[in-house]
Amino acid sequence: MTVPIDERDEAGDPGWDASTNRRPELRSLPVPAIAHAARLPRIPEMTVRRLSTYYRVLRTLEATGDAEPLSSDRMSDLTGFTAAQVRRDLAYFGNFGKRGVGYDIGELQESLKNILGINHPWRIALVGVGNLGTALLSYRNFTAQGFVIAGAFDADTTKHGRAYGSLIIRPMEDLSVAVRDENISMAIVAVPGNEAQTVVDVMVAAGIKGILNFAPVKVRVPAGVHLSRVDLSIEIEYLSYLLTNG
Amino acid sequence: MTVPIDERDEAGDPGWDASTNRRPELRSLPVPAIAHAARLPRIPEMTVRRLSTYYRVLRTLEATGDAEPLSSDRMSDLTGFTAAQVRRDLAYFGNFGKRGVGYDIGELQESLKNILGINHPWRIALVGVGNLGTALLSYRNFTAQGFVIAGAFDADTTKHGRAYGSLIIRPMEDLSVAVRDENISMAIVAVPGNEAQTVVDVMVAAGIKGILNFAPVKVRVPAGVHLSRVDLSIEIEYLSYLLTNG
DNA sequence: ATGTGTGAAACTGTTCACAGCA
DNA sequence: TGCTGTGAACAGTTTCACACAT
Repeated sequence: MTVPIDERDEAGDPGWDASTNRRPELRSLPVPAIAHAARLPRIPEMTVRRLSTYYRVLRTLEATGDAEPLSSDRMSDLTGFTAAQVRRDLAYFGNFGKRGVGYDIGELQESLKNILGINHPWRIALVGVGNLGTALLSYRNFTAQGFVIAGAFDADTTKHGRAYGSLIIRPMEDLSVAVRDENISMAIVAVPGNEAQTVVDVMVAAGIKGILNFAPVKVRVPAGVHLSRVDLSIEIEYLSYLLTNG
Repeated sequence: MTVPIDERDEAGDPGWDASTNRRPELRSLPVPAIAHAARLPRIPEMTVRRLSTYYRVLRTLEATGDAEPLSSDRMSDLTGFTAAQVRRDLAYFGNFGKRGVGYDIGELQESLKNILGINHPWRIALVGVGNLGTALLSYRNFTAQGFVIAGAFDADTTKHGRAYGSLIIRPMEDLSVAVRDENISMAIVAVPGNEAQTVVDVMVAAGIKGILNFAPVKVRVPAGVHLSRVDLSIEIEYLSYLLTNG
């Protein structure tokens, strides 16, 4: 049987990508429902991923009170992407720049925030409070960007009730109710590979629509549920390949 | 100034970052110097990343004593990549399959091991023993695939001497000597963004040729040094985008 | 004079479909 | 017959280069 697309979601999957990205089986996305653009082109996945980087650079620039305006050339220097790429990426979503001038840092930042959907906090459930899960609980960059781990769950009964900061580890059985009552819409899978599919099934049943999977296995989700994957082994093995066949 | 490639290495970068990307600014790679192939095509980065997945699937199949031989269709089911992709990916490196039959699990596994350069253990230096770094110290999948964290370093003097398993956290000043004397050839950056470039510079000076960067910033390395990046913020913001513009 | 936005070209990766070998 | 390996078609992404707005 030939599977034309993988099980990431109804579209394609990176894995890294990573990726990993790529990394990805590159695939385009439906046009976003944002105010700016009455455009209808399909947005390349890599464009969206680069948007995150642009946004972070803008935040840094604003924090350092750096010079306005920002040209695509300057952004190229700051990100390593080409200036043409910067302009093309942004132009997918609207005409944010002024010809002969550049982009307004504050304005562009605001636009990217809306495009990326990070103009409001996201509440996240974390499942699997092992080594990696614990690290994620205190990962500062999540909170800095408006992502809040609002619940921590684990199948291991000996961990239940244990507190990390203001979070208390709860049994898996509580996930569904928590999602409903605590406005949780994303989830992170940080369990061993052999438990990942089971955990994902529970998440999907609970109504989670976006899942970030750290387990080194492919998991299946129904259409309409989005799945991203971070696979550390792929990253390090890719380095191994580069070093071996340099 | 227009930068045609980013600062990942002399070729391109995912970033998956991920890679995004990976994920990536897709770019091809020089052909690997492996025994099998007298081929000379450029190998797509995503092909190499998929190789890791194939390899893991093969390990699992062998462990469960699963049926020989393995067809590209079966591999497609197990990985989510298309059968054509599987065949094309493997064919870059040699003729591993038998027509009308499929691939020998043990043989293919061995070949992939050689291609990926994981036929021998890699010794890795970890810099930054914070939350993420600590989690990586006990990340089982690294050791399972033959990657050994052989040294842990941190700039924080209060952490020096602390032990994690058999590892003792050492000051940054010891990195260079450790790399030379302890056969370390890869390094992981798990420090905050503002320290990342400094740490990378030290690694490069010490002779490290492959770096996995978890800090959410672009860092520069000279040509000949390979750099991969895992950016959790990009991953989760990509999910946010998908959920917002579904 | 400067830097954006964008057609068009170039490039890279994926899919199709089938010849050919076991 | 079954399944690989691959040329050729296709699709998606990046780069070029320049018209146009400021």
